[in-house]
Amino acid sequence: MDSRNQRILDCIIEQYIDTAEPIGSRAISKQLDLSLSAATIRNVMADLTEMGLLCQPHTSAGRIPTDLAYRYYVQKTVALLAQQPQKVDPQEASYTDEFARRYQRLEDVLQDAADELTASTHCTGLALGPRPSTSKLKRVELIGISQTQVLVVLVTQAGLVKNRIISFRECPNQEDLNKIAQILVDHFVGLGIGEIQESLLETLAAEAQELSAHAIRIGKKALELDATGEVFISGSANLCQYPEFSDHLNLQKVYQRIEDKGQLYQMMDELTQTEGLHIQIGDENQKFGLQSCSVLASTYGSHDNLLGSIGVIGPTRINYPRVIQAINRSSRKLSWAVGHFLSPDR
Amino acid sequence: MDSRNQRILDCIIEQYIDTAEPIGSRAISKQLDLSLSAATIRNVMADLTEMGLLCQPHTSAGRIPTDLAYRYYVQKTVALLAQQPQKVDPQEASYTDEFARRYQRLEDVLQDAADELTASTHCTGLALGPRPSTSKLKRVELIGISQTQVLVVLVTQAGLVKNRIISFRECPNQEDLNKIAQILVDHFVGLGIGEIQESLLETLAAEAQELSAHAIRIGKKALELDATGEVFISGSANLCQYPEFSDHLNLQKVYQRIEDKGQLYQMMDELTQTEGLHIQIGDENQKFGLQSCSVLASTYGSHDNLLGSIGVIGPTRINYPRVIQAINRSSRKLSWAVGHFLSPDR
DNA sequence: TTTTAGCACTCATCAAGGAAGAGTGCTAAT
DNA sequence: ATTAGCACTCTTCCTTGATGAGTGCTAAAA
Repeated sequence: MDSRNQRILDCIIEQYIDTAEPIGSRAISKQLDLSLSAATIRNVMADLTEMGLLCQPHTSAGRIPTDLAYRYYVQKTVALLAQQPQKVDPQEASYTDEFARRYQRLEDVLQDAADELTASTHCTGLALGPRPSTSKLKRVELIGISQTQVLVVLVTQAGLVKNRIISFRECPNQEDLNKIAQILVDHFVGLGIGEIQESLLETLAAEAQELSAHAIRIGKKALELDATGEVFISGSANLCQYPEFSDHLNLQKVYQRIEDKGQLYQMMDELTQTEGLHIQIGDENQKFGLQSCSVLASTYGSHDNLLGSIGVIGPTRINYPRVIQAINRSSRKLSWAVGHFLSPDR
Repeated sequence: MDSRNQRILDCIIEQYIDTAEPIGSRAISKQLDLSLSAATIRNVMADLTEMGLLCQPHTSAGRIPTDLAYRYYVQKTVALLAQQPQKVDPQEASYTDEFARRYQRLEDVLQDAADELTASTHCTGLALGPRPSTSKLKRVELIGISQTQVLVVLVTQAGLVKNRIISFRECPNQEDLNKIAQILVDHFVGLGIGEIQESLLETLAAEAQELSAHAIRIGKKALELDATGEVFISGSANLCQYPEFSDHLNLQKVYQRIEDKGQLYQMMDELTQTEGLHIQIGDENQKFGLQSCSVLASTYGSHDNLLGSIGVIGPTRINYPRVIQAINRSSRKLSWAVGHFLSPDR
């Protein structure tokens, strides 16, 4: 595909992203400063259609981009942005102040990240809490709160605090609980909770002779984790305004998917197995029932410790350049936050 | 208004709740076994319209109920249900089993309550966590997690666990933290956290001479609470399917309101200041931007300790009898749960 | 006095038709 | 390779007229 065709395709895509209306050859001919007649554009469009990059809602309508075209466009956009000198975020210097002023809890930071994504993309912003399985343990507390219940408080190095109540027929006294907690911390601090679980039983059994089998069971139960972490959503109401969701059944389907936090977490988790930006367009989301959407997601955390992910859900004609930049910016900021602000001992 | 008019009005309301279409005089005449002609019905309808109970979308359409009519209908329904012998929920005996099997945390119970409301009403179900201000303190733990940060864990008698990280320029050692926590528990256990805050400073200052002013500040900060509690939502996607929300701007507005958890909490909180069922219809929700909706809400908890609330949001032509019963059922179940299952020491 | 039948009237809905306009594909000329 | 021209296709919009649901009013019946 030569560069002229590319320019025409780009123009159609960008126009369509803007207007959501099929684009005709005359409009392109005028818009583009290639001084080509509409007829020539038509020939090119026919070629692009044959290549599966454009399609027509009906015979005498203009063209609209296919998922494939968006895929091409995204590739191009990403390449372009990578080339650009990565200008350091000028606000970065003020991060410390901002965070100190506004945030105490990781949860707030995440909700705010989602809100920021929403504000700058007019779509639905997502921010996922750290993956439970790879979160690194920092602190364990076991607190007996009744005859049969123990409150488990786990603090991870990213600053996430998880608590859960576990029940037993009979639970040890506080002293023993403290002992168990201490052993857990001594052995496992700094390790991923997923790893811990694998080797937990042996370690405990081998090294903690002083404890009863009962206590070991408690320790094991304390480190069981929810399969999914938390999901923070923002701006789901924005989806209503897009004409592609004017079909109510379609809209309802999308909302059903967004509402199921577990599924949403799983989707984002699968999407962001490796560092950096990941984009799924239209039909590529079939598995998650979001065929009419595009999902853009990226990770946050340091290179060797990918904590969680953030993302944006919108129509397939989402403004990719803008969203990609917004996500990258948020990802950097979040990574900074968990690296500097919320780190164990700053 | 005589009983014949009432029967006709009821019929129109129920029909309209079912179909969402304006109801004509002929339809009523057929439906109702009063063997009245359509003309008579028309006269009655004209009266009801004059009374502000019915209105017409346009001159030659059937009638639809006004908010006022729903208000009348709700009053009647509530009275009727109150008369009925309150049959004890036959499932109540199996609550213990169910809860033991499925729930550990109050959060799960609440989410499930919201889900149940959604399932039985096809609307949007809400369940609010206990009001922070009236939640009764059961346990306080202060855990130093870095040079400058203290993790506060509050356990309330309803089984809710709250944690927050607070920062200081310099924080005391763990021993002192334990001491502070102990003092807090000794003085305030069983009291509402709202009350505590009022008398906190004096009590601490007066009784805890041994502690430094710094420690007192920590104690005070530890018991600061978020203004709003948690909100659990279920089935918001259901709203898409109602023809009254086919206007996208309207739908978007509703979703915006539902998305703002803080505002939602405040609304429900205001609505459920007293025990029992509260219903707001249409325009009565203007303050919260939900003019096109009805909100039904009830409290849970015991008579002298109203913990939180649950509710349902739907269109004004929501199926009131069904929803009222569902809410009452869920309210009883939740109250049972926080009373029996999650109580301090069962 | 209440109820009903009858009738004129209003208005939404639907189908059919026609004009306008946007856009295409093809062909022949440049 | 590009372009102008032209026929053709569809959608969109407007009009028209028919249909039908529903009303309000009036006068007669109960």
